[in-house]
Amino acid sequence: MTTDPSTPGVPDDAPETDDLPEQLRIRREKRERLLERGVEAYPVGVPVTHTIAAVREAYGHLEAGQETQDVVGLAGRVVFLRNTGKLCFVTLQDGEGNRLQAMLSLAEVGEESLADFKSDVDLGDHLFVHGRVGSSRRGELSVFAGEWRMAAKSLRPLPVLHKDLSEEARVRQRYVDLIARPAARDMVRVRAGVVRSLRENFHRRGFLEIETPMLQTQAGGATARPFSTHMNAFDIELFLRIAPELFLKRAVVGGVEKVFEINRNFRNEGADSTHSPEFAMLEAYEAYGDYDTIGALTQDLVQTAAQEVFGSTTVTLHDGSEYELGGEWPRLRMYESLSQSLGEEITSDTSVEHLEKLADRLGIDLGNKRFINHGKLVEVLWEHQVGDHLFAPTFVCDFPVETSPLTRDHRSAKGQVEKWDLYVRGFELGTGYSELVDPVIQRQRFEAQALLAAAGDDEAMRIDEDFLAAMEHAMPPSGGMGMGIDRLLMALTGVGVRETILFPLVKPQG
RNA sequence: GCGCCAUUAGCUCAAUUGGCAGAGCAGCUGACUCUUAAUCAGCGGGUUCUAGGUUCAAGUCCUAGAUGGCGCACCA
Repeated sequence: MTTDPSTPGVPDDAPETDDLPEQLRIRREKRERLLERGVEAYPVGVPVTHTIAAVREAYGHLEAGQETQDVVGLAGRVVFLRNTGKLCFVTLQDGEGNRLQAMLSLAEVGEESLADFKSDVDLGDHLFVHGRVGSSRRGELSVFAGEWRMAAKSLRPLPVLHKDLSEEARVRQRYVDLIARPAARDMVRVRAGVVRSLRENFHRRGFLEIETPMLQTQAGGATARPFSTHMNAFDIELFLRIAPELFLKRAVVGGVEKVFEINRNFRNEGADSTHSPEFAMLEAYEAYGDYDTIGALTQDLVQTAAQEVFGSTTVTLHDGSEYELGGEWPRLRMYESLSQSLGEEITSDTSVEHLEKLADRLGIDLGNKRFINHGKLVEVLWEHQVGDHLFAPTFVCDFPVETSPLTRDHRSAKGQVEKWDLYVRGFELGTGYSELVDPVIQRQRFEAQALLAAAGDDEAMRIDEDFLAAMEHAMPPSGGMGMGIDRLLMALTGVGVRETILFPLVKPQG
């Protein structure tokens, strides 16, 4: 991209078209020509009788050279154009990528209309054709057009359709990417299918979908830096939410006992191939469940989505490899697997000093990790020793208490909490808890976080009095889970996060 | 945030040691009634990301910046 993407090479106030790149100027002139002939470049509508897909479905069986007397009107975007003297071929494409050829012969459309077609129709235009359905001598299903009309004139050239757009162009001009690249079109539909599958699965299970605040006076429910903004009417600072958790729990307290939300979270942190500053998140809470029931639910959500969208729990990734999502996903206990890999017993009593020594021996750089404590050290060691090598879907269970302020203490393991992280293809896809519902312990956890915050940890949680008040009205024992929608798409398809998000945030140019 | 690499026509990309900035597709003109990445003949199209600098001469070398990709760090 060498030019302004909003209007490449075109100053907004350009009064003349003389300075435009040649191809833009010529298309504007073609539009003018249409108007001068009294033809609309952007008519209010065209008399479509069939979709491209419907014609393909109904007439796909025609043999080469076979013609019918069935007349159709259809429209699509021009993706191929072959003007051969007195017989012109044009291929139209619909939004799903279905294509159909139209043939315009001198004999059927007449000399003037054919000449206009050749001079005024470009690749990228939306075109309407009306005529009989048949198959060309070469066996290509076609509309033998008696009439054509401009449906919408494109003022910019289409990119080369035989080569993929550069990664940057794909993201900055997704609308072009969608026209040009089948995988881009597929992703939109796969994502819609996955989200629909998740919702329907929840609905079948009697969960209610609710929407909780995006603008919050205090961003809680996760450890992350929030975006902040200002509300003029109250003259207060507000934060974009980093998680819906604390509001969903308020809903459970109030009796919305099986509840979920699929919505956006915002985190003011780095952006890379697995992180986007705004990302779609699923969270669900189930009263009288725990981290085991919610884990089983999560496994079913993912497997059912794969089954419903791809017809199998064995998914084919972007690079052509296959990934197995079926079966029971193994559970790996964090302290156990870490101990096993280190060849020595690590427990919640293992000292910070000893853990630091182990990290040092393994060559792990702790220099940039601030506010280090037992829990963070165990997690860092575990990721290095175990997590980085996980590939098959795995529930990693029973985390240190320090790093999980909203999770209840383990029913049997001291110093641990009932939490799992779901690892798929080596990245964290989701997390689940037996929720902490004891308001007194919850207050203590917040106070510990507040100490970290006071020490300068800007990701630490703050004490949320309104949330605590809600918890003091008693929340039933519950299981809860969260899963990144974008990451679920990554897991199912193998593409990067920017490809799963239709319009990801991109830095402005210049 | 740090490091490495990239940025050239509408799109995708070349350009040797610092020596006239090119190709394919797209576009324009013409030919062609069965093409399908049509073919044939001819012709246009450039702020080589930006701003400085070195040099007789810079797409190429130097400095700074912008955007992108990858790796590391942080994070989900």
